[in-house]
Amino acid sequence: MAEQAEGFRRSREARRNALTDDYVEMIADLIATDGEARSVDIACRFGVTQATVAKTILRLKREGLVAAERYGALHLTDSGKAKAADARARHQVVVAFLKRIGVSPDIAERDAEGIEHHVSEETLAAFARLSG
Amino acid sequence: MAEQAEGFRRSREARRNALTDDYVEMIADLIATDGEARSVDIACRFGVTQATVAKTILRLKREGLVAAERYGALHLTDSGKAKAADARARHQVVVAFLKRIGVSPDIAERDAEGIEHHVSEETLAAFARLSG
DNA sequence: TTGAAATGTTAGCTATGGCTAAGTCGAAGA
DNA sequence: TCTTCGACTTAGCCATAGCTAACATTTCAA
Repeated sequence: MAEQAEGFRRSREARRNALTDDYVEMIADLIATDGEARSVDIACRFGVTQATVAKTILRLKREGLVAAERYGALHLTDSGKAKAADARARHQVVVAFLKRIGVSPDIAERDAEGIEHHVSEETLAAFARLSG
Repeated sequence: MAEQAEGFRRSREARRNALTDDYVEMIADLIATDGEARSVDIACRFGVTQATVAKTILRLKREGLVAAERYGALHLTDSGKAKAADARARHQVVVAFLKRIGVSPDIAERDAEGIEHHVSEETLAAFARLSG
């Protein structure tokens, strides 16, 4: 049953990475729309406190995805940008696919938020192929 | 942006419940195939230590999903059984759908493991409808 | 029947991700 | 200029989910 354990290991891994992906995606989005990413906006959009955001940002800095000076706006490093772009692409493929099979736009958006972190390349390719 | 925060809140909730669903599903599966569910088998199949399983089982007992005597096999309460049945049904719908759109069986199985916890009723219905 | 192996439990460590409360900084208005 | 208010940080709490190590119990075979 080592292969089954491997499947669950992957699933746990995906769960761990989901928040990281959400953060870099959010930061990229804020920079694109507002010109800069501030902790307070991230906290507001995620529905958590600024303290929680601060703690997570510390981890992302440690992992080399985010850079910022004290009290300054947040920036993505190159690897952070790459991760954000990848996350965004996956997200859009999943949303497009769900809409294509008849899921209503808001539900598609919401479900994609969870699903995008768990689709393999193969499944993502199938989604992309079938949405046009 | 309260609605966006709500989406993320749901996603966090799903992440929290994913492990619970995995456990009850696994316990039901072990009972169905082996006649009983033992911690050691759960640990092996999930690829974690027995100590980790013990701790999670404590939580599931607290939540009224699992029952067991000390050193005895694990049982599901009625609500545990209901949860397991629901999880299993979702799982099968997702797997069938993924296979249907051309994803290979083992990848379908693996991706479903992550995806099943994040599909809304609406999306699940679309999956079911499209797999025949 | 008894002792070793398998299984289960417990204690205690780490890291994460929530929270509140309190303190620090910076920018904008009186 | 100075003060105040919004934004950021830090400390410290809780629960979860992993781990190892040590201990308890059960089971099975010699």
